This record gives sequence, C-alpha cells and structure tokens, in this order.
Amino acid sequence: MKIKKEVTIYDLAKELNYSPSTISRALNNHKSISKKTIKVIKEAAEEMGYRPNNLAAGLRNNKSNTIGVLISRINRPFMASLISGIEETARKSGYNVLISQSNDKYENEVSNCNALYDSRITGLIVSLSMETVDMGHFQKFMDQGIPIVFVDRVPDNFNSYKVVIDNYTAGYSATKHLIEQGCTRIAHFAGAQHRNIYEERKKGYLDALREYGLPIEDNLIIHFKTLSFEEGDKATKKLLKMDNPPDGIFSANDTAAVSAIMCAKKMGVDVPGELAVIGFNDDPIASIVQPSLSTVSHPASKMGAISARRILDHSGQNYDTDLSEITVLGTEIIVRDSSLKKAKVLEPK
Amino acid sequence: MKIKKEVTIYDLAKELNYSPSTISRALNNHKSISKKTIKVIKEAAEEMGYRPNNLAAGLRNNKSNTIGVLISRINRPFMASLISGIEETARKSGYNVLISQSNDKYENEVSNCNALYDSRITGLIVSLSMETVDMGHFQKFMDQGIPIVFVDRVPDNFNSYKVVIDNYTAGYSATKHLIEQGCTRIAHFAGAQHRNIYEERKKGYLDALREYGLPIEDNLIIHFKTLSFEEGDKATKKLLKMDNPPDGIFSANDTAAVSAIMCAKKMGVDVPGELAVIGFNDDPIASIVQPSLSTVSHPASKMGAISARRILDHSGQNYDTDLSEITVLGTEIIVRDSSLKKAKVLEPK
DNA sequence: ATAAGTAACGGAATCGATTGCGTAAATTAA
DNA sequence: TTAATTTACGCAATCGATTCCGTTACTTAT
Repeated sequence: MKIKKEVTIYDLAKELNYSPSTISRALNNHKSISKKTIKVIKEAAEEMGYRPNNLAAGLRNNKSNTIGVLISRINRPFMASLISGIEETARKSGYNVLISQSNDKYENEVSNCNALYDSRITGLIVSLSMETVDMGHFQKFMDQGIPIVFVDRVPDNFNSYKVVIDNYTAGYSATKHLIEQGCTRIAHFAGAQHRNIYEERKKGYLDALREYGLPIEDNLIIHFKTLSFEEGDKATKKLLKMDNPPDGIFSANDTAAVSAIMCAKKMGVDVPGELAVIGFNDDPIASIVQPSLSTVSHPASKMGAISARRILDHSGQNYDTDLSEITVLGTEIIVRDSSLKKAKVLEPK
Repeated sequence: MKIKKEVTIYDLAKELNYSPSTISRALNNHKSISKKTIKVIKEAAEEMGYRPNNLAAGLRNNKSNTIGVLISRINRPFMASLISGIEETARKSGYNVLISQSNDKYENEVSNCNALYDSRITGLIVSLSMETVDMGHFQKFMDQGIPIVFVDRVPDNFNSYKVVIDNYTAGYSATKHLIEQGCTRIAHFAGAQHRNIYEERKKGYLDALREYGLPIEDNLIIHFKTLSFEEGDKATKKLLKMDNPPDGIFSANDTAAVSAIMCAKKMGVDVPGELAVIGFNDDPIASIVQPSLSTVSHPASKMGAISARRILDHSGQNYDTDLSEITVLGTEIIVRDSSLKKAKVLEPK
C-alpha cells in the first residue's frame, strides 16, 4: 500500500497563502498573529490532518518534551505505581514518558542512561540499580543542565533533586509497633546496605531497640540479597529453628514478610501469637495473606507525580550542583492482623 | 552554572579534518570508510564525549527508533509484565519505549494516540481501553505504514497485527476443570462483553457447560463492570445467599476470584469443599491467598516480547490492510488449592 | 498632518545527522 | 602502460519547525 504524504506547515502555508513562519506562530498562539488568522489556520490544520513533528521541533529547540525514567524493574507494584504517577503528571503537561529498566545491573543502567540522553530528554527520573556505586554516567545530564530526580533509591554522594520517604522513621516506627505489641526479640530482614533505603530502615530498627533497652542480637539481623520469597522462606526457617527464636520480624519488604508468615504457619508457629510480622511497601499481597500483613505504606504514585513535577517546574532554572533539593514524604504504618497481639487501642477523638 | 556545548559530528569533523559525511558514515560503520578511519573517528568521538542526537537523525530519517505503548493502566501485574517484555526486547535492538495509559477512557486513548504519533514512533503497541469502540484514531498510523500491534484486548473490526491468548479455550478449560472436580452449578464472573477477552472467556465457559450437559443459569452469570475486589465481594455474597448457591466459580480475573474466596471464608463456606474457585491471570495474590487460587496463567512478558518483535521485524514491509496477522499464545491452567476437591490425579509418565 | 508606534506578517538561517551524487587517488586488469 | 575499477572520501541538499530580524500597512498621539 502507498504511504500518504504527511502534512507539514509548508503544506498549510501553500494552501492558505501564508508563510511557514505565520503557520508556526499561529499554531503556537503567538501574540503577533491575529485571532482571525489563528482560527483560520487551526481549522485548516485540523481539516487537512496536520500533526506536528516533535522531532523537528525538538531538534530546533534542543529538547523533546519527554521525561526519561530509569528504574530497576517495571513489574513490581511499587515501581508500576511510581511510573503511573509520573505518566499521569507528565501527560497533563503534554510530556511523553520514556521508560527503561536496568534489571538491577549497573551495566544496563549506564547504557540505558546513554540511550535516554541521546533522545534529548527534558529530565531524568532515576531509581538506582542495586549494583550502582559510581555516578559518572549521570554527569552529562548535569553538564547540559538537564534535571535529574532520584527517587526512592537515591545516592548520597551526588547532588540533585531527590524524592524519598523517611525510611529511618518508618523503620523506627515499624519496630516500635512490634515492641508495643509485646515483642522483645525482634528479627530484621535487611536489604543491601549500600542502598540508602535499606540502610536507613535498619538504622531505625536498631534505634528503636536501643530506645526500649532491648538487646541487639546480630544473629537476628539477616542480610538479604534481593528480599525474595525464597530468601525469606529460608531465613524464617533458620530463625524459627533457633533455640531461642524471635517473637517478631520487621522485614524491609512485603515479599519476604509474606514468605515469613507462610513459612511460620507451615511450621506450626502462630502469627502473630508466637511471631508478629510487619513488612514494608503495602503491596497487594499484604492484604491478601492470612493473617493479613501489617506494613508500611509508601505513597508510590505520589512520589512519581512529585518527581515529574520537579522536572516540569525546573525548566530554565539554574542548576546548583552544590546542593540537593530533597522532598521527604511521610509513610504510614498499616496495622493488620500479622502484628496485632494486643487488641487495638482506640485513638482518642 | 554554564552549560557545556554539546559535541556534534561537525565538531568531530573539524577536529579530525574530515567532512561531516565521513564522520557520520564512520559512526554507522558504513562500508565505504576504511577500518582505520572508523577506528580513529570512533575513538575521538568517545574521547570528546560525542553522543548522537536522536532527534536530528530521526527527523532526517522520519523515524525515531521508538516503540509507543498505549495501555489502560500500568500498575496491574499483567500490564507491568507486558511492558517489561516490550522494553527488554526493544532495548536489545536499540529502541526506546514510550508509554502512556488511558485509564480505560476513550478520550485519553485518542489524545495519547496523537501524542505518540507526533513523536513519530516506529510502531505502536495497544491494549484497548474498556470504552473504545471507534478505531478512527488509529487510521493515521496505517496511512503512514506505521505498524500497530494490538495485544490482549484487541478489536475485531480492524486489520493489523494482533497478539492474544486463546481466551475461549482457556475459559473452556477452566470451566471443564471445575466440572471434573465435581462442580455442577458453576457461576461465572464475566467482564465487559464488548471486549473480546471477556466475551471469549464466557463463551468457553458456556460451551463447557453445554458439553457436559449442565444447565446454563442466567442468575449464575454475573456481569462485572471492572472485576474489582469490591464488585467480587458483593457478587459472591449475593450468590452464596441464594437458595441454591453455586458450588463453583470461574472468575474472569484473579482479583474478583480472590475476593470470592475471602468472602466465602468469612461466610463460613468451605473453599473448595463447598465452593471451588478458579481465576484468570495468575497474579501474585493468587499464590498468596489461602486456599491458594487456581487460575489461568497468561504469558504476559512473552506477549510483550512478541509484540515488540513484530514491530522490529516489520520495518519496510508492505502493510496489507486487508488482513490481520494474529499470534495466539497458549495458556496454562494452574491448579492450586481453591479448586482441588479431588486428589490430583497423577499424570502417566 | 506628520512622527511615532503597533499590529500582522514574511525571509531566511538554524538545529544535527543522513545520503545521493561526484571525484581524486589507489589498485587491478588487460 | 593504459584503461577500468575500486577505495575513500567531500559537497550540498534535506528532514520540519522555530525564531531573529526585518517590512508594510495601519493607528494613534501631538
């Protein structure tokens, strides 16, 4: 089949006896074009099926009205919601969203980073891969004044926009909650400690224990590689077989927490009676598992929306590489059955 | 801070005393450039921090090495996996992925469609919104020879590439499975019937009943609007309060199926003893709910990969608008506890 | 009535990479 | 040795939209 010729502003110009400059200005509502002319041109454009060519405009303006997103994996509830929030906000302002996943490999992060740069994105939103230590691949964005927003998994040795939750307080509160439920030997499923989020959750856990005068036992702190279901199952089995098993677990994610609940049940250990469990993220599985999983809820979609807004609002601003602008969002402890040893205390009105 | 000047092929040309043509050809491994020159130019490019400008190349070639994705919502397990598969395949071939979500609104689908078109995407992958009936907004892609791949939720009045699962057979098999487990009054949670996937799942359900001589009872077929948890809960309650309640449910998705299980448990109805349940999709919640949910597994990521490949392989081909090329993928019945009334029969080796 | 101002538009360069066509030099064939 | 290729490049147009400078025809102020 034959391909129809695309309609350009030159075609419109010829058809309407105007210059391409006027067509362009009219389509962009430039003030030096009369209302009447704008109306005529826009109607003709509509009728002739004109569609702007973003590549041409982008080349001329050296930007593409596109936000690049660089994350580890799309098919995780948190990440999917994050992207969803980014996409919604971006689209409202007429921006497109380019996505890429690193699968937690540094190498992929670097090459995806370059691919996004080559597309001349307006800004970049990043959640670091597990492996990433060096930040060199982000420098070219800074050099060009292209804003970078790190979200959730952020670096601490690189200045830029950052959107995070207060992982320390969340970890502290989750642990405190278990303590208030009567737990005295609380284990922690910790994530890779070079990623800020896991490090801070652990710090919160440790400080809560200290504050309540509970001993810190190294063999109750399990360092996970990926916080997967399998890892969680194995760790739980090991913990529950100890001579003096823990009576609570604070897991740095829900997947491992759910595996702990299911493993405990299989081993005949009562949750929360003998083992209280609290997770992190509020994934869908948290409300489905039985007993339902207490957890820390993450405003994922909102984080995405804020990150996108950072980029949209940045336009033309000067980039101060000497400081970071950090947005910290609150979290919420969602108390469900897996941690509820005592009856819920009614809040005063 | 000052913005560094970007390095272009003209800068390389000046620096190395070659013409821009030679630089361009060298970077693209054109055969008329000597190996030695290519090596020299590429090394200089690397050293000077040259990065190609996709906008410029795209404008010249009238394409952007970008695949557009238009779906209803990103934060659904199936969709997230689909995109993940698309992204992986696309990136391996050096393509970027632009995403947009319609939130199941026809209006959004149309405007996102235009936005993607304006970015001169190489191809479009679409899963239709719930509302979409008219297909006019896709015509401009056909006119330009830009391939469209409909995936999962596909139209039947529009010729193009299509990637689907055999929803009819899956619905048939799921229902048959319940029958073989001894169910005689099987309810169906049906989705919106103007979307092919739900229509076919229902057809499969109906035919299985017919084949086994079971009566079709209209009051056992519940038509859902969104197959949400709440809808499922309500429907289940209604069903179980009937004088002659069903002994099995085939739900067109897992969310509603899980809600049925939880609702039944709350009402003291044994699953699968008094009510066997099977869902669709194999979402993560399916293996977490107790009893674990039998379901139909969807090769989501693979569907994404195949869709992307369709577009990558299409390049330059002639578009025959008189036929559809349909790829049908198999599904698998995953038998878990929610449907297992009888002991599992061992397969012959 | 004349200078000054403004409204409405056109010309042409520009963004960066690609590529058809042309050409000089080097190599091979005869 | 000369003609015929082949190798290795350069020139300049091109893609479509934007925008800096004009320019012309009107208004408005004085």
